Amino acid sequence: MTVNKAKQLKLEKRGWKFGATDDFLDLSPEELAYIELKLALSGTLRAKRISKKITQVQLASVMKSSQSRIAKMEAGDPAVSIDLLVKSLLALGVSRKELGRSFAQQN
Amino acid sequence: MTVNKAKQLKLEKRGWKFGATDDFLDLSPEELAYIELKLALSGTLRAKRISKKITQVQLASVMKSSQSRIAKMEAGDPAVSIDLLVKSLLALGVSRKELGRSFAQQN
DNA sequence: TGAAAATATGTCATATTAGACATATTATAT
DNA sequence: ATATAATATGTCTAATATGACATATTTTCA
Repeated sequence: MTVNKAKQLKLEKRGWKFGATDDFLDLSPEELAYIELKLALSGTLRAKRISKKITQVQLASVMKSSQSRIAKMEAGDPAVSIDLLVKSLLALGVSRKELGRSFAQQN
Repeated sequence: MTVNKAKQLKLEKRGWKFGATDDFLDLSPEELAYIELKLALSGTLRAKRISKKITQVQLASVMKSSQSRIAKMEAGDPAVSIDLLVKSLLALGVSRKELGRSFAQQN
């Protein structure tokens, strides 16, 4: 099994859907970058929330969202928009600069 | 007229809606950061597209979107998601690193 | 251990964003 | 000036993301 196949399986576990072919052959570099971007943001979100010692319920409350949405974001659920991830990070007090770093960050 | 009021009027012209109060008093710093972020991305999008000498129709075609969507993105229309802006930039070949810079960029 | 808190997962109706299309407006080139 | 290409604006229906809720699972800690 290739590295890419392993990565694909990990994403599929999170709910991402791909074609039947191996190695992301059906996934363009842009599509892959987009997915990785979301995962980077979701990782940053969890890290930031934990570091602030805030529960998902508390974060949901300040954002006027719901605990389940926060959980889905942090789980890297494909049905969560970058918009909501960004709003969450801003709600946690992340600066534009930090946000930019999170965007650029590779995984 | 304050600087902020001027900024508000500019945003309202683009279709953003605010309350009746002056000076973004009804706009939290996070909300403002979110809007500015989108505008930064929309500016980067137009700049990148122009620099690539591609028309909106051409970009729409490679992205399987529509010319009107591209126009709205570049106009900073509030009814356009960050997701679509990001997808557009990636379609133009912008790297994660560049994307991060665009995110961090102040205006 | 086991109760309580936190997080994860699934589903639903409502809201928001999507591409498509028509058409208006503006820029470009001859 | 005017034809033509490019961009802007408005509005539809379909697709997707949303918060809310119920409930399952996992983590924490006495």
